[in-house]
Amino acid sequence: MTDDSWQPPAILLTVDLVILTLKDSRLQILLVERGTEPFRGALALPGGFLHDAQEPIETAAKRELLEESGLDAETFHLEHLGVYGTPGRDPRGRVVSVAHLAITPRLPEPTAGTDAADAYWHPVDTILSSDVELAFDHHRILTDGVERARAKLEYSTLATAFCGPSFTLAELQQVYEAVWDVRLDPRNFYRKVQGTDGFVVPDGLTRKMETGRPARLFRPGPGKILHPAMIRTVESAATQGSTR
Amino acid sequence: MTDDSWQPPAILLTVDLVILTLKDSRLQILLVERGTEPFRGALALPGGFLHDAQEPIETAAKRELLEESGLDAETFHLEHLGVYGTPGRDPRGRVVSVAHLAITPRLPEPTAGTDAADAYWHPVDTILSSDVELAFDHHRILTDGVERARAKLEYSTLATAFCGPSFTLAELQQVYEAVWDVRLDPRNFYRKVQGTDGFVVPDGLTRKMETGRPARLFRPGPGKILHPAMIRTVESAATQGSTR
DNA sequence: GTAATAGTGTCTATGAGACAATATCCG
DNA sequence: CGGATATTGTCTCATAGACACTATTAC
Repeated sequence: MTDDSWQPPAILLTVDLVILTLKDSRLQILLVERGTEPFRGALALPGGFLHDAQEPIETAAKRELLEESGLDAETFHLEHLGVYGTPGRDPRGRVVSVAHLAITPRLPEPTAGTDAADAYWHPVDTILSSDVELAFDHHRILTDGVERARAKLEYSTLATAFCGPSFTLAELQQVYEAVWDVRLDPRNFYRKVQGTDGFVVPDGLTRKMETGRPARLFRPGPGKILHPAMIRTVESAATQGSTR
Repeated sequence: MTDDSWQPPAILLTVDLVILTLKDSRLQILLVERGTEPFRGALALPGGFLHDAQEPIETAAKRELLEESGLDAETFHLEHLGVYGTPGRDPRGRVVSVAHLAITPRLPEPTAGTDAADAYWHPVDTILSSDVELAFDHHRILTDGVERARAKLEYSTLATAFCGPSFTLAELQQVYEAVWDVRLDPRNFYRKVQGTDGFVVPDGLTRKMETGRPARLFRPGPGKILHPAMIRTVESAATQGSTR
């Protein structure tokens, strides 16, 4: 079927990162402005080629995360998102991108003094609903990443990755509300989270609020899977809001 | 940071397939015996290199599926599973594999007269519990694929992909029982499936059984997401069986 | 005290699971 | 009719969601 002279084609491999965080109670994504062709000047996901043929893919992803956002590798959730290799997606040739999803707690402030000084947070809904063109097929990758994050909030403890090492349940609730764009009842949310094995563990401390009773602080629990799962109501926040 | 002479490294890309089906009421996987080095003689997932630099990845996956199993592309569920690119996983150099998960209905009989005449179905539990060494990191890919299938039965209509174009609910139940290794109550299963929007639609016909009342036939419904989801009890079938 | 937010209790509707009962085929 | 399997009905328990209520801070 294949003659002896045939050789497998060589491919260029990139990693791209969908880096999400919660900022101003909104889901936001880190985007960089491209300084080189192709798509010079356009917004793009952080990412780049493997350094060399020996570099593991996950290492490249962590490296890009650090370079482009100045974020320390250990404080992050990082997972494989998908592969985007449609011929023609990159004018430089056959470039296959391994996309990753990263979730980070809210950070001091973006990215001054790093390699990519042009990296900034953008509200996800703004990017997705506006006419802003992202480079390559990054719009699609972003959409997939956000959908992955939404889905994983249901059945995993991913939400805690949006929070710092210690957080109140109200803060955790804000993660769900921002990512899903819904409003939740704080009282039911409280009982639900507490009643789910391994989701969060109290660390004994409390945090003073500007006003009102201080809230207990929690740390991420040992569990990774929520059992039972959080239920994502199909109804949107806009609908719920207008009904009130 | 990067000097002008730097060039991104070239990579070799393969696709590998975890092809699952239901045979003899057991979850089975299609494996081939490798005819060439490396790992000559070992069992491996069907797969291979991209044909050329222009071939889309999904096309390559469908091509391998057809070549190695003789299966027509349209009757299948095929989805991206993951990327396996650890340096050293392939002695031929830096080879990155894009793994896919394929689900097929039970087939006439495997693969006589095709390219890979050495492809056969193997029970998944046998492969996973035995000392059989699969080539490369295919054991890991298989594990991930099975876990993906198990998870997706919960919240998607993937189970129908194991069935033919028309099936009884008892057959659909067997899919869950085999993949999850549990026993389900046919009566509760019946109501559950019927009550879940878009899962199955009756096609009006019935199938005669060897004995007993004929069963209504159903086709896959328009829905892809189960709402509410099927619940996978943590308890194993062995435990349940001994309790009876 | 009031205001504000954290956390608890209680009721109701819905769905899962156990399992009795009925329906429809074969012989 | 009896035997087997499909399909329906009913009951009980667990959990989601609505929402009244109590607790603890700042002022």
